[in-house]
Parts: sequence; C-alpha cells; structure tokens
Amino acid sequence: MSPRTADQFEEIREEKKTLIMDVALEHFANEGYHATTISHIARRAGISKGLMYNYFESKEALLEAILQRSVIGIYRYFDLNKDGYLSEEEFEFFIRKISVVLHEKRSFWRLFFQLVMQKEVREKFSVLSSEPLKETEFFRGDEKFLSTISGMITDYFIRKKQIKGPSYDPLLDMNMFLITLKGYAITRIYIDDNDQDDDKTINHIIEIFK
Amino acid sequence: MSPRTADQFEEIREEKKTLIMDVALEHFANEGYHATTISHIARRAGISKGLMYNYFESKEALLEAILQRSVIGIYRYFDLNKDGYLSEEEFEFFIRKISVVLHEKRSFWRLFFQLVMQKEVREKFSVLSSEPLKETEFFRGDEKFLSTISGMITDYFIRKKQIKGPSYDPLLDMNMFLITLKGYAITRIYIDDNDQDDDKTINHIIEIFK
Amino acid sequence: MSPRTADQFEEIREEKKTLIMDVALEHFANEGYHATTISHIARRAGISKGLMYNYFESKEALLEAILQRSVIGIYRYFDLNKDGYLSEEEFEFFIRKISVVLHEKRSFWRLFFQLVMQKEVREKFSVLSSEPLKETEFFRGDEKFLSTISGMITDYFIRKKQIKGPSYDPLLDMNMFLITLKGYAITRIYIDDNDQDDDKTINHIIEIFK
Amino acid sequence: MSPRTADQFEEIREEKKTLIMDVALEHFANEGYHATTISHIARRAGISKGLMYNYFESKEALLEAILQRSVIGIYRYFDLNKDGYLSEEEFEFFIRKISVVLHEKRSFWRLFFQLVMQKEVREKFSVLSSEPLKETEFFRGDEKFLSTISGMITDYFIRKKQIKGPSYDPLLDMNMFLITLKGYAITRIYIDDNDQDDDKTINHIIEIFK
DNA sequence: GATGAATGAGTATTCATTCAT
DNA sequence: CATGAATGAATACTCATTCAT
Repeated sequence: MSPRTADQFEEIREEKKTLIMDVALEHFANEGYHATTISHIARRAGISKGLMYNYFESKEALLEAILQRSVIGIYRYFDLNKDGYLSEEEFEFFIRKISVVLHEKRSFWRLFFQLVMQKEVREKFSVLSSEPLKETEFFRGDEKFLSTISGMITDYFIRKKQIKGPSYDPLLDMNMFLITLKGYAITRIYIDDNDQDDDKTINHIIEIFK
Repeated sequence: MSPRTADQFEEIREEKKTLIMDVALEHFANEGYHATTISHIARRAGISKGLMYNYFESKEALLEAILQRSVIGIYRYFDLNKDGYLSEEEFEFFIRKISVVLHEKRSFWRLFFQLVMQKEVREKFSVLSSEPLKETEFFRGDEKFLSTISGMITDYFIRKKQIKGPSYDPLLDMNMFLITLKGYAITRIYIDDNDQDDDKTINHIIEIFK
Repeated sequence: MSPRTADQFEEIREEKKTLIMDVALEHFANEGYHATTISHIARRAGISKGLMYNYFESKEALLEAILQRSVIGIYRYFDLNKDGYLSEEEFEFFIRKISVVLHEKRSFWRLFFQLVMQKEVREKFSVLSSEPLKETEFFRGDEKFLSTISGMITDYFIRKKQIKGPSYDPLLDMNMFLITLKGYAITRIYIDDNDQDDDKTINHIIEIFK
Repeated sequence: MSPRTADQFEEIREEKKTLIMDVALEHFANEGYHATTISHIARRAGISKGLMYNYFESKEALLEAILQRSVIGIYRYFDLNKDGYLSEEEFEFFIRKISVVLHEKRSFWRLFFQLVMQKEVREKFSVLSSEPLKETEFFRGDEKFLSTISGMITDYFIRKKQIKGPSYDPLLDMNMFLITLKGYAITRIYIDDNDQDDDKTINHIIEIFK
C-alpha cells in the first residue's frame, strides 16, 4: 500500500483524459458537437460529470484538446517538420499515407469537416499563419499544419511544370488535385470497414497526379 | 376597410413562409442547424417567435420544408422526370448545370452536406427507394432524386465502356467521377463570389469524364 | 335586399353566441377548461378567433357566460322563484327533475364539478349570499341558486321531523340525502346514453328520503 | 471531505423526490394539474426547476409517480392481496378504512376525481384488467386495484341475497351503495379538518348496507 | 361583422457548469 | 481524485389576445 508516485498519478490522469477524449471524439464525430452532451460523454466513459471538469475546463476546451491531439498525431505521422519538400518519389507515399490516416483517424476527420463547415470556424482557418507552431494553440497549430502542407503541394506542382513543359497548367492541375483529395476524403471517412475498391482508386489518383 | 380575401391571406402566408425559410436556410447553412435558434431566425426575419409557429409546426418541420423546397427546385431545374437517360451531349450540360446549381443554391448544399454527415441522417439516405416521388415526403423525394441521378450516372459509365473498349474500367471511372464531383461540390459551395478559375476547372472535368 | 333590421342582427348575434357557447361547453366539460384552447373552440364552431372576441371579452368571460346561461336555465326549470317551499308531493317531482336535468345538462354538470374542485372556485362558493339574484353576476347567481335550494332542502328535512317523531335526526338524514344526491349526480353525468337501471335507482332514492 | 457514499446519494434522492411529490400533489389537487406550473412547484419546494428534471423526466412523469405512490400506499393499507373476500364483519372495517383513507389521502383523491373527470383518462379506466399487478405500471395497477375492489363488492352483495331473501335486489342495493360511497367520498375529501358529524354518517352508512 | 396574421408573456424542458461532501 | 445534486440561463414551443384590413 505504498502511496503512488507522482508519475503513477500522472499516468492515471493521462489514461482518463485519453479515455474521455476517445469517447467524446466518437460522439462529436457521429452525432455532432452540439448534439452531444457532457452527461452523455461522462456516462459512456464511465465517469462522473464532475470529473470531466477536473480534466477539461469546458466542453469547448475538450473539443480543442481533441483536435490538438489529432492534429499533432497526424503532424507527427507525416513527419512534416523536416524540410517541407515533396519529391516525386515521396508523392506516392504521401498519397498512401493520406489514405491510411483518413481511415484510421476517420472520427477526427468527420469532426473536422463538420467544424470546417461552420462559418465562424471557417473564417478562422482562412487566415493562414506563418508563426512557429505552439502545441497549446490548436487553431494556430492547425493553420501551420495546413499552410505547411499547402506550401509543399504548391511547390510540388510548380516543379512539375518544369517536367511537363509550357502547355502544362500547374494551378489547374493543383486545383484538380485538391478537389480530388477532398472528394476522396469525404468518401473515405464515411466507410467503416476498409473498402476493397480503395486500392484501385488510390493507385489511379497517384497515376494521375504524380 | 373591407376584410382581406382568402387570396390575400394566402399571399401573405406564402410571402412570410418564404421569408422565414430564406432566413432560416441562411443560418442553418452557416451556423449549423443545432446552433441556430428560433429566436435568432425570428429576429433576423423581423417577426415574432410565435408567428414562426403559425407557419411551421416545429424547428424540424421548418428544416424539412426548406429541404423539400430546395430538392423540388433542383429536381425541376434538372428536369429529371423525362427519361433518366444521359446522352454524351447531355453530359456536358449536366456538369455545367451542377456547377450552376451548386453555386446558386450553395446555402442548401452547405446544409445538405452538414446533415448528411450526421450519423442518423446518413442512415436514412442509405436506403434508396424506387417508389414514385411524392412531393410532400422529403426524404423519399430526396432518395428518389439521388437514386435517379445515381441510376443515370451508372448507366452513362456502363455505356462508355462500349466506346472505350475492354481495357476501360467503368466502375473505377465512375468512382473517380463521383469523388471529383464531391470534391468539386464542397470546394464550390464555400466560395461566395463566383470564382474566376471555375470555368477552367469545369471544362477540365468535362474533358476528363465525357 | 332590404337591409336587415336591428332585430334580425340581434337574432344572428344570439345564434352565433349560442353556437360558440355550445361548442365551448362541450370541450370545457370533456377536455377541461385549461386544456381547451380558444383556437380549438373557434375551429369547431366554424368561426374565426377574432369573432370569438367580438362576442366574448375573454376566455373567462366565455366560461362565465356559459355557467350563467346554464344556471339560469336550471333555475327556470325548477321555477325556484315562487316560494321556496318544498312540499312532500313536490319532493318526488323535485328528485325526478334533478335526474332529468343532470342528464340533459350533463356537460354543464361535468364542467361544474370540475370547477368546484378547484380551490379558488370552491372558496367563492363557500360564502353563500342572500342578496337578490343579478343575472349578470354568475357566481352571485349561482350562490343564490344554491342557497335557495339549500334552504328549501333544510326546511324540508326539518318539517319531516314533525312527522317522524323525536327519534328522527333531521341533520343526519339531510346529510345522507346530500351525499346520495352528489353520488347519484357524478354517476349519472358520466353516462352518455340514458341508463336503463336509472328509474329503479331514482324510485329507490325517492322512497328512502320522502 | 470524503465523498458521499452511494447510500447517502440515494437518501438525498429519495428525500428530494418525496418533497417534490408532496408539494406537487398539494398543488395538483388544489389548483389542478394544468393550472399548476413546474416553476410554482419548484419555488414552493425551495429548489430549482432544473432539479425537478433531475428526478422526474417530465411533468406527466411526476404526475404518474405521484399517482403510483398513492395507489400502492392505499393498496397496501387495504391489504387487498389476501383473498379478495369481504365477510360481513370485514365490511364494517372496510367502510371505516375507506373513511380514514379518504381523509388522510384527501389530496390524492381530489386529484384522482379531477383526473377521472377528464375524458381521455376516463376511457383508460374503463378497460379493467385482470393481469397481476406490476407496481411500475400505474394505470394497470390502478385498474387492478379498482377491479379487485369492484369484484369484492359485487361478491358481497350477491352473498347478501342469500340472507335477505328473494325480494332483495342485489344490483340495486349495490348501485345505491356505490352512489353513497361516491357521494360520501367527494363530500369527505373537501373537508380539511376532521368533521364532527362524520362518525354519525359513517355509522349510518354501515347500518344501511351491512 | 369577420378574418387570420401577428404578438409576447408564459411554460415545459435542456444542459453546461459549479460545488459540497 | 471523485461524485452527482444543484443551479440558472437558454431553448423550443403554446396560447390568449390584439388589430389591420
């Protein structure tokens, strides 16, 4: 019965937070942020409402924590801090990684699209920042994430022009790529079991835009 | 002095209903259905809350009336009752019409995507019906709308195979088309002013899939 | 096309008022005063809400008008103004008249019992007035009605003592009579078709208390 | 300091529920169900409106809980599960018990008569069930209660015939008894202090129908 | 007289958040 | 750390009443 160490406490704390965030994400993603109640989350997570507020200051803080965690996770998955350069060989891996991350984090992406469709949130995202990423500020972080990706992609298509020649329209191609990516995303994130046809589709997308 | 005629009342009713629906659609689309309050709609429409309920039985009934109106409008715009056949020449017009309708009814489409992302609603749409359209039943109507379009498109890509030959994969092509359409849609409906580059994009999409 | 005379107008007015009161009484009696809405009454009476207020100042005024009309009707039916004396022969007719009036005006009595069970209303009735009846003041009128009947009955049972002798307890007998009357009333007013067994019951009640 | 135990919570819950039900019953009985607002109940109970909904799902659920509690209480008081047989000696106790229960639970009975006079509720009660009593289903329970009593009484009067001889009309006598009971009930439940004359009346009723 | 659109105060209900234990 | 009782501001909805036509 030796008292738990501070580390053990911290570990338990983190586990509980993770549990709450997992449950909350699931519900936010499927029923919507507004339609999901704190009571419901607490009940599903097997804890009391009071405890929820021990871990998260408010419902919105919980949302931001979830978003931040996901963004950081994805950020790390793509290892985007290295150089911001997307080579031709990397492009294929990049697309495949997107396919994986869309499916594995589909709850997050469902929530993400939902939020991005809200006017207020949309406006926040339109101002892309070039400030260094602070992990505690989600939206900044997310903007950074998006602007980094955005820069890499722009870069990639501009370089493509040097290969494809003067008749090639890099802006048009990039727009088509972004449209395809978005369409692929919202298709993919609403399939619960891994789709059989997906491989074909992904290969085809790579084929077109590489 | 003299009392209003039934026609005058009818006119007032229709005008007010339209006004309320217009205001409500705008807010549902931009702030989200749950985040929009009846008070807010009433205030923006310059009427009392009570009057809202003179015209619509509930918030949900208002939503359904809006959806129904939009679906019927789009249905008519596409004139889909004719034969359900999409010829090669028609395909181009079809795409251009989609572009127009996405932009002109962008509030509806914003709302539509928002709703379709809700689990419960998504499930409703998964059962596609082949019953004849009754205008008073929104979801049926919408399913009919979608299933009609869906059938036409499937048809179109199967016929394409006869032209393109055995190496052509109609299912893959159709999937790519649907992905492109969705990506194009969510891109287009969040641009408020008519986009300059849009023409190029549309032409390119037609080029690829015709 | 000669213009209607003032009398004709008055007649139409009275007919409409009667119609409204009939419909309202039916609903007040069966669904309850609070649960019945003005809209509902108007719709059932085939008139507009506005017109209702042309005839009756308020929902409560409508209620009072209904009660007053019924009370006056019953008052007249019993011809109670004559002398307030209830002879032995009259007693039998009195009971039979009660039976008839309970059934024919059962909607009124349903409403009456309902109201009398409301504390506030009950208190009003507890102060019995000996003022002369003014037809425009319902509650006064009703009190007068009740106090007149009450006096007559008290009188009747006191006189009975002179016949029955010293072992007879007039107060007890009167209480039993009032209890029986009330019990008979609430039984009778909730039977819609004229009850077969009722004659036997009435004869028996007369037998006991005459 | 230390957190409350489950038992403590349970105790608080039961106390508060009882408090709310007591206050609500008082108001429902005296002002009527529809005329009593949740705000009013909460204010009188010294709690917030929100708390009411922590304990009862809705105003109607509160009503049903009150009715159920009362019915079960009365059911137990009469110990009706034993055999459903009412002997001559028991009859006297039965009447006296009714007198007591009418007075002690007069708020419930005021509410009961009020509700029974509503058309919709009346119809529910007309279907008497012979299913075993489930305490959680109020109306069933109440029907069972009434049908049990009803059966016992019918039985009692049929047996009386064997004593009184062929000139005795059991149905008429029972009807008179039920009328007297109802009349006694609505008289008794609207007297707040225990009536002096009541003993005489009760004795007389026993005398007549035993 | 007659209509029903329009109002607004009121009612039941919900839910994020606080806090005593 | 943990609980759920308690709060109150906000929300959807109702309905008696008014009023322009």
